[in-house]
Amino acid sequence: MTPFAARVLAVVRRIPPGRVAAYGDVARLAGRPKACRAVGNIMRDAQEPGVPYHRVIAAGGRLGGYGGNVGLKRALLRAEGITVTGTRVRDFARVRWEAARPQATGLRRRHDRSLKPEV
DNA sequence: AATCTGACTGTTG
DNA sequence: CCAACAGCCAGAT
Repeated sequence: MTPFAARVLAVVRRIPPGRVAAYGDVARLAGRPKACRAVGNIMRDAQEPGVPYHRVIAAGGRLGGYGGNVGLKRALLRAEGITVTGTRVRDFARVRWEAARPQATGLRRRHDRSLKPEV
């Protein structure tokens, strides 16, 4: 377990049920804004139990991968109330984890940095 | 130290 | 929407 990997897992663990985060989001929260690709590698190799890896998706609400079992990823997300159409998460902007956004009503201005989760 | 890999991303055509 | 590219980065060889 490398230091960066540990930070990444710590971030992923904080994603609440019913919410998702993009690889890039996780990278940013873990302190390496451009390490989205590295995050993917870590997700793939990680073995830690109790980590909601399925809540980490690709940019734009695309599903991304899941160790070759995207079907399971989709099922897990749906089980949390997230609607997945094909390989896309519907209303990505609303279920995207920008913690502390009180309720994802979509009525707030996007790109609000004051309510981001702590890093 | 050099290379290779890919659960990625953004741009371009 | 899709494919091709280029950029990027931690980790494994």
